[in-house]
Amino acid sequence: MAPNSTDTSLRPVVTRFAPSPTGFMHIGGVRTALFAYLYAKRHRGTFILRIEDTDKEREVPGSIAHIQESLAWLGITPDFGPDTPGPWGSNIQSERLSIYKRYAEELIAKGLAYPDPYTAAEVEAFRAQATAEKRPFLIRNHRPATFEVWDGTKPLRLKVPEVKRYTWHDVVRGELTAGEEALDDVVLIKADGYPTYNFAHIVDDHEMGVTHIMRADEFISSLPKFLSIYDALGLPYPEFVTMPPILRDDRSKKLGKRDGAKDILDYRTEGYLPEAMMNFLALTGWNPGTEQELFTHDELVAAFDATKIQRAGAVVNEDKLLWMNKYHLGKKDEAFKHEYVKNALPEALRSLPTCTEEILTALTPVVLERIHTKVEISDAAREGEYDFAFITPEYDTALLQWKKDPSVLEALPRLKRVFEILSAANVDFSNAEALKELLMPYAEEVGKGEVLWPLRVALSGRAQSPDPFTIMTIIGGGETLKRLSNACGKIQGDAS
RNA sequence: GGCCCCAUCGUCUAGCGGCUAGGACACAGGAUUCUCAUUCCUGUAACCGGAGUUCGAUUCUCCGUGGGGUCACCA
Repeated sequence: MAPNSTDTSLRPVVTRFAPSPTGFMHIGGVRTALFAYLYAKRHRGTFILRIEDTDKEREVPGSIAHIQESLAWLGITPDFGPDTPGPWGSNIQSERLSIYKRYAEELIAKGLAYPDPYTAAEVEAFRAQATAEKRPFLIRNHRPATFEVWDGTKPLRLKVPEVKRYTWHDVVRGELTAGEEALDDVVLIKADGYPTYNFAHIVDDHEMGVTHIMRADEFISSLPKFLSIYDALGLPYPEFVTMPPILRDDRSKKLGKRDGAKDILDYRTEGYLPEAMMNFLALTGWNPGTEQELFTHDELVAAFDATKIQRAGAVVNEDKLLWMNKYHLGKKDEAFKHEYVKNALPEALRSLPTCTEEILTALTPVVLERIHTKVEISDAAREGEYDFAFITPEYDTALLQWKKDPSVLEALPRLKRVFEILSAANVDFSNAEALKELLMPYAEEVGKGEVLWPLRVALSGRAQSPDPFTIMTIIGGGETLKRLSNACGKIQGDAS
């Protein structure tokens, strides 16, 4: 452990997720939020959502609400956030400028911060020269001999307190280290008066009592700069928990918005359940140390161990996400499933007078058995897969012919017989088992395929469909007999 | 280019000196089944390379290779 590190094990855990409001959140950002949340909840601690809006150029209106909605959808509930200030005040950085200024002035008083005497063009010239000479650019090599008084119009820079090799501890990566090249006189307060990320996040994390910082591995190389700021301010280090990257499918680089990374809320639109998303995200870059793969929210909270976070980058396994969604869909109650299926059906089907709540209830399990997401329901519906439930089918009579039969005419007496059996019996058409008991003796006598194939096609109008008994429970007795009668009529019509 | 991080089946991963290298998704085959789907069973498939340490390396060390990140008045 680094010399300046404090033992945070006795303090209540406080974590935060600190996005900048520059648009939507993709799967990578959400996972960072999830891990910070799970860790806090696992230790009965506090989870803060802090908005880092110190770059007014990049800010996208509406982002804060969008971020909040994304987290709310997943069931990640911050204890403090943009709408719920803490004892430390606002959780929006643009509303905390006086606090950063106070810390900045403290550094100036210590002689550890100074206004940048150079114009942007001059700094750029230094940089260009360094690049041309193929050596790293360090502004600290151009540090003025004496510091001007800071009037707030120039960027305020840190005077690195001690140029040295830093070694620090990371919960995931263990001991990390970086040379002096990683240290520089970074900007603390920009010329526009806003603090930089480098400075603001350190001040805020301290003010808010943050004990563990979860963030992406792209920040590893900046850690020495951060540590030098902690040192300059005389602040203890928190625990660092570095997240592995989520990579593009081709592993060429980190997943980013430019590479078509989806808004997490797009998954909601496609019919993914938040339970499935959370479960899947948790297992991308983390494992419980057991072979359990299916988790509820509470199980994840109970199982989460930050030391099991992965070091290597991961690619999103979309197929597994689909599989998980099907699983979690199966766990939902009947009312939810009913609405889920109903909402996924195209308007063309939903507006039919036959699209009753009773039929939908009977159809729902049949649909859910065959799909992973809402979009698959819509696609299948457009292909006509569920038409049998609502519409008396139209089809070519040739489809009624069982593969072993020489002619479709063979099916005629069998369908008639089935019609007779169903008409004569006083069977409950909502009971698939009863229907099966009633018809199977005849089917087994003649041959299952010989009877069931034409029966099923007569009812569904399709070569592939649920079994005939299930279809009968969905469409009811009247419609069943009507379709059988139709089929018989068509065969006879074709024959004459 | 400097600095830093990473490396087990196609993908997500287990492994923390000795295992027939395990699980999941996907894929293939089979069973159930009139068809589709579900369910169940089985199978194909991985330790980046080279040295070193050791009786013994997927595991520890070093050197490569490959990939990624970072060098902003962005976060």
